[in-house]
Amino acid sequence: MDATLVQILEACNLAKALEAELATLQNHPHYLLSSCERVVEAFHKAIESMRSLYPSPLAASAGLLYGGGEGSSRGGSRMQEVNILDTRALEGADNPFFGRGPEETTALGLPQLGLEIQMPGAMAPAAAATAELAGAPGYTGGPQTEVRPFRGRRAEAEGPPRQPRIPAGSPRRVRAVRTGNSVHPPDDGYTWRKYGQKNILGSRYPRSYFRCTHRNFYGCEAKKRVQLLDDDPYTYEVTYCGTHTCLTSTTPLLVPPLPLPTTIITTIATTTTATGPTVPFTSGGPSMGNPEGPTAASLAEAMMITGQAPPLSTSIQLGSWLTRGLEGGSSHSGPSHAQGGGGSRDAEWPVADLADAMFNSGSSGSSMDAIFPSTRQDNQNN
DNA sequence: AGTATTTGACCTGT
DNA sequence: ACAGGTCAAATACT
Repeated sequence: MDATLVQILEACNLAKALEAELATLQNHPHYLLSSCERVVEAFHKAIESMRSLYPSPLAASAGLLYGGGEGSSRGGSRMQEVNILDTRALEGADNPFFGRGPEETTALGLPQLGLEIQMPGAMAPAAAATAELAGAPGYTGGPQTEVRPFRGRRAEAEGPPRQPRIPAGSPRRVRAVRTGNSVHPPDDGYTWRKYGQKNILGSRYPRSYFRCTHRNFYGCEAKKRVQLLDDDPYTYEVTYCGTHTCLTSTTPLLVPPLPLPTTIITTIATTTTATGPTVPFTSGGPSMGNPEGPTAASLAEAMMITGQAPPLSTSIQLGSWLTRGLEGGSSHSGPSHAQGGGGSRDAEWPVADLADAMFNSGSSGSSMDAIFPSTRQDNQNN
């Protein structure tokens, strides 16, 4: 473990150095790129080290929980329980990776300048990503290639007026991940349900629309849009709209609202090892179709890439010792920070969050209603 | 049976 | 009128 810590600290130092030089190097993209690559490589070594120490316990447990589901994009209800729980496991006052909005800084306090880090040996997932987003053949979760009769909605002359649209944020960038043949943005700790897809004028790739899975039960109006960039099929643009109001039924808000509106651009990440590309961390949303559980390696990868702690319970262990090494590093704003509202609950969150994860899973609407009828917001207008 | 995704229609802002 | 955003029936999947 000491070697791992040393490796992580080295990576952090590299990142700090890069941060310090950003202002002067912003006009030297090649140097910036190489610096970024050094940071990534250092973290990657740490990942490999952690992987050997933590042989992906979540992946194993996830396999049990998820019951396989290879290639399926469905069955997200059970997965999201894990995601919610694990997301909370990562936050807290001692977790340096929570505490700042992804739109403000990277994991190490680096300002997000739109840097795109290409991992060495990255395969070309553009086709798969495009196919997935577009629902083209090859998208494992997408049926419906044949022409079918009308499926849209008929005229709805009467009915409640729509809610006003939530303004979107400005574009931002984070890493994407590749799982097998599919490419998707990294998990942001929330569970999303896809509700639409549109071809956007002037864009090669369609834009997908997601809303919070808990919308129907907690009136959570958080939404996000996901779209591949035209000029870089390795990069996703993720735009967040609205605030998460879910996860508040039985305990205080554990996953604070995303600083919104926010747009994140996600770059496809591929790690390479002696055994070939490895599986990045899970995309939690059922729409993302990741049948595999997250790994300790992907945890660190996600941290360094997105600046957001991924929803992994391994962080229960990793969080404290990572923090020790990072003490004195980049600042974060404490309990009132955007992503770490649960700081005062450090001692009790595992049990409380387990319950909350169970009851907030949204896996069964009817049962949720029966259990917590009073907690359900009388929402939905439609 | 329950839930998620797909996708054409419809709504809304410009 | 147009483009983007949303709805909701049909469908797929577990």
